[in-house]
Amino acid sequence: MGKRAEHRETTERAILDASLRLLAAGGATGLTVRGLARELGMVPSGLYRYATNRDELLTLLIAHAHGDLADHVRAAHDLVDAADLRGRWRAIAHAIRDWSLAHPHEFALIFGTPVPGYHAPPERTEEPGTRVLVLLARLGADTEAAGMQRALGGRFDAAAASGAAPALAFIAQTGLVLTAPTALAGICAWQLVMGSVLSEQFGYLGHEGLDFASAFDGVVLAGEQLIFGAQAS
Amino acid sequence: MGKRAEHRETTERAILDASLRLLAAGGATGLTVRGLARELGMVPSGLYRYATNRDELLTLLIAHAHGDLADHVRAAHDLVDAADLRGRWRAIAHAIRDWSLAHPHEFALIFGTPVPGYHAPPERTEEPGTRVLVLLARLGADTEAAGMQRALGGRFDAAAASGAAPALAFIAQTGLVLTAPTALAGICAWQLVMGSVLSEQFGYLGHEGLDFASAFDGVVLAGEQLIFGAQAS
DNA sequence: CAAGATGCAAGAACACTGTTCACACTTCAC
DNA sequence: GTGAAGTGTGAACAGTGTTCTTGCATCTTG
Repeated sequence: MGKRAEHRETTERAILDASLRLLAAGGATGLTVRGLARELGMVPSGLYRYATNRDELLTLLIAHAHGDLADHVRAAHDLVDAADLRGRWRAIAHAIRDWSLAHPHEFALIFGTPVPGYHAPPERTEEPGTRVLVLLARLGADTEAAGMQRALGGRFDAAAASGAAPALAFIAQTGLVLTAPTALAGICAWQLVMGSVLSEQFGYLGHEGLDFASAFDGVVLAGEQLIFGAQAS
Repeated sequence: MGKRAEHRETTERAILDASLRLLAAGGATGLTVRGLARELGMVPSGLYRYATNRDELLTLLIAHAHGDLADHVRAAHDLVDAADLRGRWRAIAHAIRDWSLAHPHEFALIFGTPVPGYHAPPERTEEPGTRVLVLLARLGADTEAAGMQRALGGRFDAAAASGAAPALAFIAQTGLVLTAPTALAGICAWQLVMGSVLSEQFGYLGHEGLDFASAFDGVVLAGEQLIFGAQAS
């Protein structure tokens, strides 16, 4: 490897590290081109050799955060016995919340207000962004294969048939087979967890409106019921 | 009323109107002190007679948006027969989504990433911000009074007992009586709806990952089951 | 009614921000 | 070795939030 390529690689790495530091320190608005340049001991304009935009610096962090979250959820999920379907769901849900607590600013970057007029290029964020959902889809497929799925009812199935159609088309690309009601039930469970984590992170209910740890246990159980149906507990 | 007080009132009104215009046009970042001053035909520093900060301008909009959302939900809710508990839930849920679609930027302002280092003063946002939740609490109380509540199970009740305690303390101030499991079930349903609306607004699932209108029907049904239990449909 | 106090807006200024450009200097490929 | 490409510098421009001082209209008080 040439001297130049090596140097570029190390500075790219340094840019990512310093960006993460600034993000952790002051959130998305704390990541300024000039501040990043200061951190790296170079002049602001120099950074434009590595990113055409400030937005591209954010894209870098968004892609990294997506991957980090997906890795974390995947690791927690894989610790559970594959046959323990409910346990897999619980692992996924808790992993999402745990990661958000450990990385609040990265979480806000992914799930907070999108920057107006700027859409992160899908080719760099879509694949890692959907890995958690693919994990959920696999859980749904396994649930159906085990004969465990329990639809919520006729009207729910009808809503799923048309509502989840685009999602099913996407899931089909990954080789998984599952029916629309299961897909929508999984999405509902995921949205419930996301709503809960967002409530906690962004303070929708006030920052002391709930005992979040305990309440989240209830949320996970509610999501569990949406996917698997009621359980004799 | 003196000439001065009158003038102040009209300019305050003009500031709110112009702020809403700028917000609708370019989101929160589109609301700049200088741009607002241009819109009002005055010099930027003049605005500091009416708001000590740019953040205070945002607080103005946040308070307004909270009130607007609560009014909208309340109006939709009150159209439904008070005895139709499930119908009241559906009205609330759909009103939240409808409002978010009609006012995406105000929605993002309320529920998007909080400005780091800045917390909107609770005395100006808390009361309107909780009006929707109070509406839900009333629905929960009526549900219990009708003997309709259906807990999800022993573990859920246990999570609710500790998790929803702060929420119950708040609800008690409004004179409503309801048990912890009902409160947590209502909060779960609300979080499910919020997760769904946030997914749609912020594109968590890609902006074409779902047929959102149909999928939301399923979400509302799922929330309905969390609050009221399964229904023979 | 006169006079002092208060509120309002203007204009200049300061410290920031993202971004562009022309210029040196180093490294690479031929 | 020589031309080409990549890399960092420094100055500059337009924009931002915010703070002053200064002049003027309005209100309140004697």
